[in-house]
Parts: sequence; C-alpha cells; structure tokens
Amino acid sequence: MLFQKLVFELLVPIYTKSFILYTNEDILCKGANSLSISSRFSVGIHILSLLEINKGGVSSSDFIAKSVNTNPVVIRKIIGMLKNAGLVNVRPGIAGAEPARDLSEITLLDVYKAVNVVQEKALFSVHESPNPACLVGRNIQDTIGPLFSEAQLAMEKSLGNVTVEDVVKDILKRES
Amino acid sequence: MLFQKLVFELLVPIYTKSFILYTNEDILCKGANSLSISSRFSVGIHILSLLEINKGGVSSSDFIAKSVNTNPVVIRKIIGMLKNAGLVNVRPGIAGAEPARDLSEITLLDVYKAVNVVQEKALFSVHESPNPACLVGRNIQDTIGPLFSEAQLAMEKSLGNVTVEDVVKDILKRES
DNA sequence: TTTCATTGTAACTAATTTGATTACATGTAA
DNA sequence: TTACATGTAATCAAATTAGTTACAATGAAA
Repeated sequence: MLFQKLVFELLVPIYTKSFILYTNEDILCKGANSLSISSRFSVGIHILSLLEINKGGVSSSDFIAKSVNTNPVVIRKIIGMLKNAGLVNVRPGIAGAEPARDLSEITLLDVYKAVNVVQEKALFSVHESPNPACLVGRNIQDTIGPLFSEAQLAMEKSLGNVTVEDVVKDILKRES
Repeated sequence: MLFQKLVFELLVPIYTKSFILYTNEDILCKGANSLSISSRFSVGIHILSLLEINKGGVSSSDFIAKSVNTNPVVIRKIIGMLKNAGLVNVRPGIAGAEPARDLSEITLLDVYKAVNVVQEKALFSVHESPNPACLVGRNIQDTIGPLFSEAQLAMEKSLGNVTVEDVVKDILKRES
C-alpha cells in the first residue's frame, strides 16, 4: 500500500508535466470565469412540460431522456427530486411519471426549489473569517448578508410569477 | 513517455481503490448539491469599503489582505478587475489603491459586473442540444430563456439599488 | 544608480460541483 | 418466471474557485 502510494506520488508530477500541460493553457488564458446555476432546473421544467404534452402516452425515463438528450439516470435523479417535492407521481417498476397537481399550480419557483440548485440565502457566497480586528472585517458579513438575500429573493419572486402551464402554452404557441 | 503513461494508468485505479475511497463517502452521501456565486463579489465590496474607511492611510494589497483574511495575490487580482471596470485607481510600484469615483456613485451592481461573477443572461444554465424532433425539445430553450433573463435582471436590479456608500454607512452605524 | 517595496501576472494545486455513465438492486405486470 | 422500469451507488472528466509560490515590471527613496 505504502509502496503504491510512493510510486504514485513520484509518477504523478512526471506524468502531469509530460501530458497534461496543454490543459493548463486552455484554463489559464482565461483569467476569472463565472458560474451558472445547474441545468437541473431547466431540465426539471422540460420534464414537467413533456409530461403534460405527452399526456396520452407513457413518459418513462428513457422517453424523457431522448427528448432532453441526456442519460436516463440523470432524468430519474431529477424526477426523484420532483417527487420528493410533491410535484410528480412516479412509482418503482411502473413506467411513466405524472404531474402530482395541475401545472397551473406549479411555478418555476417550485421547480427551482425542488431541484435544489441554490440554497436559501446562499446564492451569493460571502468570504469567510474576515479579520475581526478590522472595522470593516468584523461588520461586512452582517452588512451585505441582508442585501444579498434581498437580491436573491427578487430573482426568486420573478420565478414565482410563472407557472409550468405558462411554459407549456408558450411552447404550443411557438408551433402554431 | 508512453511507458510513463501506461504505468500511470495501471497505478491510478489501484491507488484510487486503496486510498481515496473514504473521500467518496463524504461526497456521495450528499446527493445533489448547489452552487454559490463567487466570493470575489463580496471581497470586491469589502475592498471598496476598506478604501473609504482607511482613507487617511495607504491601502496596499497586503493591508487589504489582512482585513479580508486572504492572500495578497487574491486581492491584487480582484483590484485588477475593479481597475478594468474603472472603479479604482492603482498603479504598478505605487502602494495603495483609491476609489476612482465617489462611492455614492458605485452600486453593488457595478462591483458585481466588474468582478465577472455571472455572465449576462447566463445566471441559469439551459441544458444543451435538446431533441429537435420533440415538440418540447425544439422550443424549450426559446421559451425559458427570456424567463430566466427576467429573473436574473430582477436580482441585478436589486443590487443596483444599493451603493458602496450605503454599505460603508451601515458598517459605521453598527459600530455606534 | 542602486535598493527595496509594491503591483502585475503566470503557473500550479486541492477542493467542489456538474453531468454523464455503468452496474445492479428493487419493484411491477404479463 | 421473464421482461422491463425505477432507484441508487460508484466512478469519471471537465470546469471553477480560492489559495499559493515565483518572479517580472514599476517607482520611490537612499
């Protein structure tokens, strides 16, 4: 075990320098990058819309995966989250999922919360352990915390104004 | 080179199975996690507030780093972004940074944009290449794109309502 | 002009999260 | 029983963050 570990630690730097350097160029030429909220959210909306539009048929994870263009396991994980949030009905062994309530009563905010893409009051991260000996350091967190929460709530409120039914209607409208 | 690569690829699985499994437990027991916007943003606000409160003194990257409790290079990177956005003045070789304009004319939205934590219209990621043969797949992106943009703009508008001067005043108020 | 502190920046790292994938256990119906 | 679907654990490659070392470039002061 120890021998493996030693050999490993000797080889990694050699291997890294020999083979992986090209990757660094791609990364480091960029400078600072930015983040996006997980596509679980958009996939969750896609799934619920598809359940509605495929109402007559059976929406298995395989079927949905083909529409989303991803792996069925990804779909089953997200459907599991929607189920935990009470948004869909789905049972082991039985093909197909269904909305648990009328889509006019499911907002994008419900889906957003179900798929757990952003924690409450944690859209913005605040740097940890600023210096308590500094006037700014010992107050900055309490000062910006409420401001960040308010901004996050404004975003979430916007999501709460739209239902999945609205999304389905817009999709159908684009085809007419 | 090829030999190194082969040995490496043989050893990695062995090493992984032997030594790194404990890490997986920590990670995998969690299920899906969530993201936060980079603390560059809160550090940027901290820096500008400190420049104001330390107006009489010299705010070098070392000085600021001690207040934020991080590495001076991290501070210099963020100050570089603030400089690019025209929010601070700072020159190579000369210690200290200063706000480039009155803090009552710098909003949190200005800082947010300066430190590039979220791209325009890209707070939410949309799953790529949905199936164009599906009614939902070929329309979902166009349908949810504007909805996501609106939610993002609501958040950003909230940030635009607060200036760094407001933040400084709140910090001072907490000490009185 | 030399010295020295400071900014600017490249290179690298460990830790996290994401989305995808394989494998398989569990559950249901024909 | 067989066949198929859901549930879920275990991995993986890629991307991002925050931190670190190292050093080049700049400017002020001795």
